Amino acid sequence: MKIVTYNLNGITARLGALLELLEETAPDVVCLQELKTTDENFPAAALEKAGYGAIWHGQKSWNGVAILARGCEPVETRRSLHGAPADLQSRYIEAAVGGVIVGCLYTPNGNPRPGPKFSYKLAWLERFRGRAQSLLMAGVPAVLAGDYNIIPTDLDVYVPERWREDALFHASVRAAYAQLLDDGWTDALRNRHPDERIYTFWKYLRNAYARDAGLRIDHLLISPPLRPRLQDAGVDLAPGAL
DNA sequence: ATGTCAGTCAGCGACTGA
Repeated sequence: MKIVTYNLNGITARLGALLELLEETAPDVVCLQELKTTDENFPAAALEKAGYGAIWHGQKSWNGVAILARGCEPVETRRSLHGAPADLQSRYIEAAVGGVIVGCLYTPNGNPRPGPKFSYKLAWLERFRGRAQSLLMAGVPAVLAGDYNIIPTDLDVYVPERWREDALFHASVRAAYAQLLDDGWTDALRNRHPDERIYTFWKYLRNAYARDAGLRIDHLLISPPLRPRLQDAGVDLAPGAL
């Protein structure tokens, strides 16, 4: 089973790239973040035509998450994290697909730090950990895939010194990530590639992509029952590059 | 600090979030 996570920064602007990715790599499951569109405007018909069933939780202008499944409909199990009814930001959706629970997440960026946005990020991560622990307790095969907005270690950023105070790399968010691993989750990419510099995101600025000045902030965490089934993990550098 | 996108809308170019 091939599971992909993709922050597409606007599904309207990136639909062509997404369809290309589906066509070229034929993933079984796709977790999407930053749809930046309302539920009504989600391009379900185009995805169905490409052979994918979908569930989604949109939001006007910002955020928004979706799960696609090749040749079937994802069976929704959650469309938000519990514990904060006033939180209207669309950042978590979860479904059963082919016997695996798939959680698709978009952790708040948290900048500027300190401030209310950073506090929200920490609180959100606590609620997320609660859901993650429930899945571990249930003993089910599960993957939590998405844009964590967390740089886990120095190996995951081109110049660690420059990012120490940033909301993506601050000690408290790194601790939150480490806690998930302590709980029993496995970082799929690091499990397969323990020592390589592998990035998932590059700023648009100053030619960062060409200089490979990147960050590893998108992750797939798998539960213990899935671990023996993990074959490989990697980054598709660009749609069409494969 | 820098500088680049995708989105919005008293809307055609400024802003905001990332």
